Amino acid sequence: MLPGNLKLTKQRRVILEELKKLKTHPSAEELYSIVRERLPRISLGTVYRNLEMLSAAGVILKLDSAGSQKRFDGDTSKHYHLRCTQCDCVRDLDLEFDLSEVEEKLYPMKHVFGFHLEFYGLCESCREKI
Amino acid sequence: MLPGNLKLTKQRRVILEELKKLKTHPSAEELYSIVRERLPRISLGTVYRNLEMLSAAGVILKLDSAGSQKRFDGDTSKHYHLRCTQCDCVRDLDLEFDLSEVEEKLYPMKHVFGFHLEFYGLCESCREKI
DNA sequence: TTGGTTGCAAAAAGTTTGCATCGTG
DNA sequence: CACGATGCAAACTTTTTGCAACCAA
Repeated sequence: MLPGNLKLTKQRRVILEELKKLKTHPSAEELYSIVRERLPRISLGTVYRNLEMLSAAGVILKLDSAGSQKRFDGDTSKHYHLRCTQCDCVRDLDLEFDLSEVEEKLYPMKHVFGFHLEFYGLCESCREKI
Repeated sequence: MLPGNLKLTKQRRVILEELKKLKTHPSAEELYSIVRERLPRISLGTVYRNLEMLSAAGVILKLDSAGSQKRFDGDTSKHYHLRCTQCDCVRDLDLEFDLSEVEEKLYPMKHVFGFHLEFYGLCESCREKI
């Protein structure tokens, strides 16, 4: 079910369920306020601990992108992100890039494991407001 | 000299000079302790304010990754960065990529302004320690 | 002279941690 | 029943801000 010694507590299950429902790549605080509707007694620390453990285990994605807060993504499949320079939200960006050229130059260097690519611009709702 | 309404105070000048000397992409705290050797009475707030203003004006670069400390680069020419997964330092990465393919797909989308690319792996001193 | 800048200190924002208790496997 | 997980609160790290005095242009 879950990797390692991770137990499936009801807090962990709800955190995972709600994160996977969302397409908004929420911060820990945002997810906390959503999860609290189902588990009013859950603590913010539990949300932080779970997001950290689940991303370390590869079950979810931690977005190490610009901005003041860490964000998390329940979708671990390969896709790109757009960070809105107006409202600071992060949304999926539907683009198909062939980055194999980048990866080919990376492989010979054993000390480089990978890369983060993030696009920036305006999200859909901020575009509509202008 | 400096863009906009930015005045060249001695604090600002020393911050810029020391940042441009360094190839280590220091955090505000690190640069603060370096600048303090020349200006013992400078405050940390001044360093933060200047780094923020200078990067907003495009004079320096802000390397901003959620969760860890912001880092700054006095070199605004086009180059890539490697973030060390061991010690969290950031160093220049000497690589030549042709990312024009990425840029060509970006131009038609008026709501996407650009992208950040950051590599991760082990820095030189962490490689030696293993 | 005047509007941007500084030092100081307090506060904000985001995240981590210690500990007693709880509950999953 | 053992050991991982939780709730709570306090602590911690990094960054921002209010304000009176200061100084570059």
